[in-house]
Amino acid sequence: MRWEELDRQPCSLARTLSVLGDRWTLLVIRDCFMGVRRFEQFEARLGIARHVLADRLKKLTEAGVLAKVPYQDRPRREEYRLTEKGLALHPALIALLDWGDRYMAGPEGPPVQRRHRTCGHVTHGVSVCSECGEPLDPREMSVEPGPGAPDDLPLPERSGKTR
Amino acid sequence: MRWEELDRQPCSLARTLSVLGDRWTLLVIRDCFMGVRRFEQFEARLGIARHVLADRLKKLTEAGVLAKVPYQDRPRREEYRLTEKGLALHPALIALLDWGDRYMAGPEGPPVQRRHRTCGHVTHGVSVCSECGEPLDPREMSVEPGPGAPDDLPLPERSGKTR
DNA sequence: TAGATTGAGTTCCGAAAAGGAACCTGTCAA
DNA sequence: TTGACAGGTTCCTTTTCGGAACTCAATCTA
Repeated sequence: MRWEELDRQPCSLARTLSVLGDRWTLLVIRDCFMGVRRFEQFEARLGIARHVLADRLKKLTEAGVLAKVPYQDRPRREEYRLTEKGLALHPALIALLDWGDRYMAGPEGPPVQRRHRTCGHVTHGVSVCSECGEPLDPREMSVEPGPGAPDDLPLPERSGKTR
Repeated sequence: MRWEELDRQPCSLARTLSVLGDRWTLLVIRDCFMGVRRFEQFEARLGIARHVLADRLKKLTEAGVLAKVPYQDRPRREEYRLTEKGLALHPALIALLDWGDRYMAGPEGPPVQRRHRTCGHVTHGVSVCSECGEPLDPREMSVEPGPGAPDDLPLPERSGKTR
């Protein structure tokens, strides 16, 4: 499969990765959540090649994740801000971050922590069911065709007992 | 910055992406959660070049996300299974999937849905605070150095008012 | 018992993407 | 009129990917 076909796959993860699934994109979005908005700031913090950065920002803007907002005229300058669609990536970023905190940190612990201002505690995200509020366990979830399923949706047979 | 330096960055997201941050890896893991375990199954479902698949499976195994488990001798054959570290990616997968359901689905809706067997409802994940249980809002979280922070941790200044 | 099959890769080649450095374009300030 | 600043583009080299063919060991199958 070519990478450009990914956004037409009948899978929301594949479609998500057609936007976010490369080396740099999620790091750009991480920096957006940290308040970074300008080309030079992204470049300095990420150490990314300039043309790759320009390409990623363009694609994220086209995808509606970022928006270019002018912050001065003469010369016209624009900065990149998360849209509502971009802000909605927050749970996914937190989940990836929490995984890194748990499994990729050295013995000293994670380099950065997040505090929930609402309750004042250092926090990590817990993924709960939107309906009953219980934490979601992969073994307690089943996958089924949704409203937008094509006729030939390939749901794999499980080989042997479930995981 | 070179890609190989990413796992030494003082950022758990960067370290996570040093393992997961490329075109195919998260799709491989998605299939693992769907019960796929064998080389040929991955190849058939993903349409990935075989040597790229071999490389990704090797790296995921080295990273401790998958484990090679023999399922027969004579001839010896091995399959790939999620370890506990791999299973812990479930919340991140769900969060990315839910984002795709909301923002990348066509007008008919998402192609696949998940049902929470515990409560019987079609569900999506909600990310809540581990301490107070309230849903996490990016505006209510602040970032600060953690126990493993280096001395020169680059937390950006916010330019202008906070988002 | 020769030949096909299966599962899990490896090799090779041309195309696409990334890394790195230099260059370009308005505008203003010295 | 020279320099700085912000935000890119261009060019060239190195890596990685996509696709097809090949390998290899251990069975089935005729």
